[in-house]
Amino acid sequence: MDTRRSPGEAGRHPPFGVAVDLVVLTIRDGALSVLLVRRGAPPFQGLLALPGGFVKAGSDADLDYAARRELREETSLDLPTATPQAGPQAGAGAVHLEQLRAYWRPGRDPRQDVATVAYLAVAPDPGEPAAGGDAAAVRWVPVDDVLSDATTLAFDHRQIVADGVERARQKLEGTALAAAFVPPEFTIAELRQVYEAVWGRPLDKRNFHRKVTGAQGFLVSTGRRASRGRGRPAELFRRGPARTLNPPITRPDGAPPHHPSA
Amino acid sequence: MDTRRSPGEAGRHPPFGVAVDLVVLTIRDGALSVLLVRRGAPPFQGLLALPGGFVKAGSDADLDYAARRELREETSLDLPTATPQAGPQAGAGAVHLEQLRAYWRPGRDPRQDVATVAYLAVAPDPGEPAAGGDAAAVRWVPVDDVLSDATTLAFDHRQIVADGVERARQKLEGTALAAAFVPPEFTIAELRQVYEAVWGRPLDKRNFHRKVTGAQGFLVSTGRRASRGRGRPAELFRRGPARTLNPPITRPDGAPPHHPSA
DNA sequence: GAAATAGTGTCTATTAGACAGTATTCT
DNA sequence: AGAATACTGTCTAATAGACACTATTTC
Repeated sequence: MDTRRSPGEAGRHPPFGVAVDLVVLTIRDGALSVLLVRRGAPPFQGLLALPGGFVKAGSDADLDYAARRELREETSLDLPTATPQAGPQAGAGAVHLEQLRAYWRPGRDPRQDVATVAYLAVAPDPGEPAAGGDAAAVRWVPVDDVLSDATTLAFDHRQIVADGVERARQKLEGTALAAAFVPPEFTIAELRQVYEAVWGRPLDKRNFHRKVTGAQGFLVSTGRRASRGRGRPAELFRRGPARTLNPPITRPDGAPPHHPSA
Repeated sequence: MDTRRSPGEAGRHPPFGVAVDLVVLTIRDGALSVLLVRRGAPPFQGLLALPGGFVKAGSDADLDYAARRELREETSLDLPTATPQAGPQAGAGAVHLEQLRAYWRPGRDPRQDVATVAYLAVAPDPGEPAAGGDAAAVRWVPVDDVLSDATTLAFDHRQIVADGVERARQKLEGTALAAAFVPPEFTIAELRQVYEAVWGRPLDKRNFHRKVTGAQGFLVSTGRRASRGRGRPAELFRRGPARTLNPPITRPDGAPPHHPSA
């Protein structure tokens, strides 16, 4: 993992703390939203921040493990997680979790230098999240409120959210990530609402239907139908084995409709 | 950057070392190659490894800065670096540098836990690299030799190389990354050789020409022509302002031709 | 029957891939 | 002239986007 090579160089380096921070995304009331926690201690006490915590060298098996642990401890989303390394069929209904990137800048914390490894998590709308272990108050906030500066976050967490949202937007095109936003069984309309919420623009129902059913291995029919609401019941699908979409679901070009910040 | 929130939690965490490792790619003799250094000290003494070193909390401005510093110190590629955040015109001839991801696993190093942040760098073929500061021996190795286990690397560096190559392969499609492999002025044939080397398969000259010249802002004609070799001199281009390719240069599907490991 | 939602079909302009010919330079 | 490389053009099958209709359920 490291590359020290000068004999005298080893062992004497300024210590860092290594943390993981989670950008947990879901769709609530049609809006792409991120899970935030209220900080109970300095620095940035009282501000909203991403859930996360320090990597435990003694007990964490790797960074992915630490992220999964924090996800479990700070949120109630301890569903089986499907990492990109997991098997092709493991994704149905599981929380998607993948590393975003690392962040560090000196002097961030007066007591210690802390490098943070950010993770992107995607989960179906869980209703109201029950506040877990040391998370005093967790809440879902629409990402537009965060990115438009209507909500102030601690540290560089606004940038991290922006990076996570951008990653999600890109991966909707070429991967089956959208299936992580919906329950194990879902309709094509629900899947389309995911794309519309994440991309921030409406999609044509008919072309969308053609594309997602045409993408090899993306959807698997259950034969059953959804019995909710009025209108003709929609067919229920499960996520298929494909991790990449071929052909991809292309994003319409042009800027998304601008939301005026309140 | 971090997210500690329990009052008693701050300040008492097992120390980490934070390193940056570089996956420096270029094309030599038509083969996508990675820059490696021979380790002069344990662990893995004598093995090949990625260039890199520890982040210096006192002097490095951020992780990108640390990566740039290591690139300068351990290789002779201290050209002006163009990070993804740099201006649209800054890319011509500069070394491309972007973060790949972070790696950590406990017990990697007997003396200290070290988290590594890997970077992908792309540069034009520099001829023979002059060994810089503390790098005893640097050499270019075809990535096929690394990925096929013909060459053994220290730590998890083989996996990091694999991740870096995969990133490069993907970014050739939708971004102007290919221009970072060639000198500031280049011909379309040279650019095509980049795509062929990275993707490991031949491309049709005519369709390639149509695509790259059709991608808005990718290439800017210099009006001049290359006077090298025989045959009709090719037009010289510079890199244009576009960072993303629209439409993208799509990669032909199907597996690349398999190189039998020697 | 009316309303609401699901699902299928068609038309057309564009594009991607396969392929052949012309142009310009050096020897 | 011949070889080598650069460049331009054509044909066709597949695709994407725009758009309209039929099907099935609830009220």
